[in-house]
Amino acid sequence: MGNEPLLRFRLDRHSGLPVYRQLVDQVRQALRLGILHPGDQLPSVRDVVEQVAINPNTVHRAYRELEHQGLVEGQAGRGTFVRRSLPGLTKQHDALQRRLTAWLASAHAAGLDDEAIEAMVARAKESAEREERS
Amino acid sequence: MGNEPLLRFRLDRHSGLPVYRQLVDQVRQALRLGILHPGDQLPSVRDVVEQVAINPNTVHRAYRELEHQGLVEGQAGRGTFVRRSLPGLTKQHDALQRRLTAWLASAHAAGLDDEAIEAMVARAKESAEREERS
DNA sequence: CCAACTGTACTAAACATATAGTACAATAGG
DNA sequence: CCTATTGTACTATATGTTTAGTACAGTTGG
Repeated sequence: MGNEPLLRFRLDRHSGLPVYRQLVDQVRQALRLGILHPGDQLPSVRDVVEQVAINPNTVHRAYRELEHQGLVEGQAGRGTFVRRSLPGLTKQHDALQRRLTAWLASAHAAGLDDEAIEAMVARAKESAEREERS
Repeated sequence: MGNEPLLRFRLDRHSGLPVYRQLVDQVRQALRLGILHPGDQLPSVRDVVEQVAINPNTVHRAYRELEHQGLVEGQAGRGTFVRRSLPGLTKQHDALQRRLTAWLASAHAAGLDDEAIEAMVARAKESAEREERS
């Protein structure tokens, strides 16, 4: 059946991050953001292969890693399903999400590119760390 | 001489990013943030080795990559020096930096951990992309 | 039962990354 | 000139990542 997948993977070939790691991260993010819930089915190994043009072994490695973390469970013949969720973002955090999105829009409007924004985020995190040590 | 280095590298062993890539990124960030300027000297290969306990070859690879990008120049017997800068953050962007730092503080106060914050940033970026395509 | 789907297992090879160890050449300071 | 510093070059090795290819076993729907 032409069932729409809950999750679409996107690879960044320039990020330097291993592919299997990008897949793991994106599933964890989907759990955080409430896109995936316990019982939901992940895209099949072969679907992912078609979608992002990588080797089945790499997808399997990512799913195996997620299984090892207790987040999903693979069932031969059926698919891979979410087992538990992660401390997620509730409606209480909607305001935060909106503020951040607004900030990003301002940054783009100011002509900052992705790397410049990354630099700002990194600096902000450092400031936060310094704050915590006092 | 006990000269303080302009730049201190910090490695994240769990990030999945190759070490040499982390070094490259941090130098580029320092250029963006105005921490490094043309003519400035990078920490010597052997200094970095002592600081973060990695192999000299790895440091050299990072510096070679930066040289290939035209950002620095290695001079045998003297050191490695910044050649040009990158489109940086001027005082016009101070307001943006402050807003972001404030946002991060709010997020921490709301009990969000690093991964949850990463998820929020990722979602915000996706929203921004969707916006651009209209 | 059969066909089509699922996850899983395995070997082999290629490539990327990081290490260890040694050595050499250029520069600066005494 | 001598010495300590710098970047650079090279081989070899280990580990991690990805690919190719083949095969098998469980599940579902007709």
